[in-house]
Order: sequence, then C-alpha cells, then structure tokens
Amino acid sequence: MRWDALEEEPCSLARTVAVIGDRWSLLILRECFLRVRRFEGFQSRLGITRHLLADRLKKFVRYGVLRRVRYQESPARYEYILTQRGLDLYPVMMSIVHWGDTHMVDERGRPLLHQHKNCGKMFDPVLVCSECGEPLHAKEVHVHSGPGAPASAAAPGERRKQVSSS
Amino acid sequence: MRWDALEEEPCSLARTVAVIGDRWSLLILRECFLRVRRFEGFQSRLGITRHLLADRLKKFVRYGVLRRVRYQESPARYEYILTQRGLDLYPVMMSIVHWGDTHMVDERGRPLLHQHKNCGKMFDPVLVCSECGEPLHAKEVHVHSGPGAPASAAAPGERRKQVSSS
DNA sequence: TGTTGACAGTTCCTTTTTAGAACTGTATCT
DNA sequence: AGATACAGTTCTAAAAAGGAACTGTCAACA
Repeated sequence: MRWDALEEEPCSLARTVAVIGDRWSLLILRECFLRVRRFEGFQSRLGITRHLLADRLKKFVRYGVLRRVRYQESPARYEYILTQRGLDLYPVMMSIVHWGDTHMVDERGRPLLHQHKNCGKMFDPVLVCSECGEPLHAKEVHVHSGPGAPASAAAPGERRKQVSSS
Repeated sequence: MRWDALEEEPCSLARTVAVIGDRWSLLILRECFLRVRRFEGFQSRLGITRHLLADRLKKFVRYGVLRRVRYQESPARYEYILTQRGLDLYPVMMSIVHWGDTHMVDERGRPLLHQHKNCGKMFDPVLVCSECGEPLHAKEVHVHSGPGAPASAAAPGERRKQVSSS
C-alpha cells in the first residue's frame, strides 16, 4: 500500500495512521515524550537503523509533529522537539500505554506509573465526552457522516471507498 | 526489528505497539468498530492483500482482541468479533481519530461526527485524570518507575534498556 | 601532532515483508 | 450446468527494513 494514499482517505483515523501508524514512529514519539531530542539519543536507545530514523524524523518534521532546531553551529547540529501538534498526540500515547497497562503486563506489574501534578495522585487516563463528562464506550456512540465525508460515509453498515483502488 | 522483541519490552507502549502498531492493524480495527466482521468484508473495504489480512486476523485472535466465531457449518465460515479486550481499544482509536480531526482535516471538514447516546450531543473525546477529572497534558504529568520496571526505569532523563540489543 | 570520539547523517548490500494475482474447496443461486 | 459467495492458501515480483561501514566537521586528549 502506498503511504500517501492513506493520507488522502476521507477518514481521520487513516490520515493519522499515515503520520504515526508504524512501530518505529510510535517508539520514536515515546522517546520524544521522555525528553529525548537528538539523533544519537533516539538511535542508541531504540536500536533503530540510522536510515529509518533519519527517514521518520524527516516525516515528523514534514507533518509538523517535530521541529528541527539547530543547537550548535559548525558543525551544524540539530535537535528534534515536539511542537504543539506533537504534544497533542499525548492522549494517543497515554491511551496506548493504558491499554498495555491493563492487558499486557506480566506478573511484576506496570513498568511505569503516572502522577498528575495538578492533584498529586497516581492516575489512569480516562476518555470522556466533552459535553457531559461521562466515560466513553464504543457502544454508546453513534457515528454520523460529517461535512468532509465522501458521497455517503461510514456510519455503521454504510459503504465506503476502498483504500487501494481509489 | 523482531516483533516478539517488542512484546517483551518492559514498556506498556511497546507491548501495545506489538499488537496494534502497524497501518493495517489499525485500519482493520477501524472496520471492526464499524461492525465489519467477515474476511471478505475487510478485504473488499480495505484493499488489503488477502495474505496480510489472514495474518493480522490470526494475530488479533492470538492476542484476544478478536474472537473467531463460526456462523455457518459446511462450509465452515467464521466471523471476527471484538472481545472486551478489543473494545477496550476504543480510547486509542478515538484519540487517533480526534487528532486527525484536529490536525489533518481538509477544507471540507470532518469526515465523521460522533454523537454520545447518553447525553445526545455531538462530542469530542477528552482524556482526563481518573482521580481529579481534569484534562491531561504531557507537561502536567510526572513519570515514575513502577514495579514492573527494569533495574531503574524511564523517568525522564533516566537510562533504559535498548530495544534491539536485549 | 596524531588519535580518538561525538554527532548527524548517507551509502551499499542483504534479508524480510508486502503486493498482486491466481488457485482451492464447499455450497448456494439461476 | 454454470456462476457466485466465502475464507482462505500458494506463488512470484516489488518494496521496505536491517546491518554495517563510511563521511565530514569539530573538540578533547596524549
């Protein structure tokens, strides 16, 4: 499948997957949220091939998720720093972590704990409705076509365009 | 990188990425949440190669994200249905969709809108702290080593084991 | 002065994955 | 009888990823 095909799908999930939807991208972002900023830092912590790393960093910069900032002149050296757009991926990252904490831990328990500075407590992330504040569950949500939908879009059971043959 | 290496990382994000961290897995899950259940359904809607689809479905069943249910005898025919563990991925999916809605829409607007049955309103998903209910932001969270951490784990700035060389 | 190391990549070649299309085998529909 | 639905499997070609070495600039060390 071509990557840029995904980006043009009339689906916000597919478009986001075009940006972060592979193993390395997600692991690189994990490091970003842990304050890693430099090429060598990512490479040595992850064991990713340098080629792939260069590629993914470029992609993140292109999509505005990371900013490439020169921190030293001659030789020019750059750091990769999360933009606001990148920071906005925090709910995605935390949701992924929380699923792992719930379903993939071994007998020793969670690798990491999270403390909310505002209230001081160890917490789990909860996804709630912006309107009523109640926790969200798949079965309590109706999906409707929006303005950016193709002819008639993906409410359950409706047909949608294919990824590849479009 | 070997897939099973990821699964054994002392990191809930990496372990979850081992299950859902590739383009096709996420797109297949999207279809699951839109009530697609059958091999032909996934294949024709996504344009994924049949080989890959068979592979990913097996993986999801192995990880308990989908259940393979016989809906017809001779010839045996199966459906793939989200388990509770699969349904628990809803926050991950919705967070991804919401990032796309915020940062990847074109001039026409969102492809899909979501309505909360409980309160009747169109909503956005918001990730909040389970303890105080406030929205979560990366900079307001402290990370601590948990019981399942390696020797000393990934609080910001701490060293952690590499992915590849372990 | 020469050597080593940090850093941010690039180049080259091998191995693994994925794409694409055709084929299987049972059963129902026309 | 022939076409179609369905859930896959098999085969080969093309694309992506892995792995290791190499570049070029500079600082620190001996």
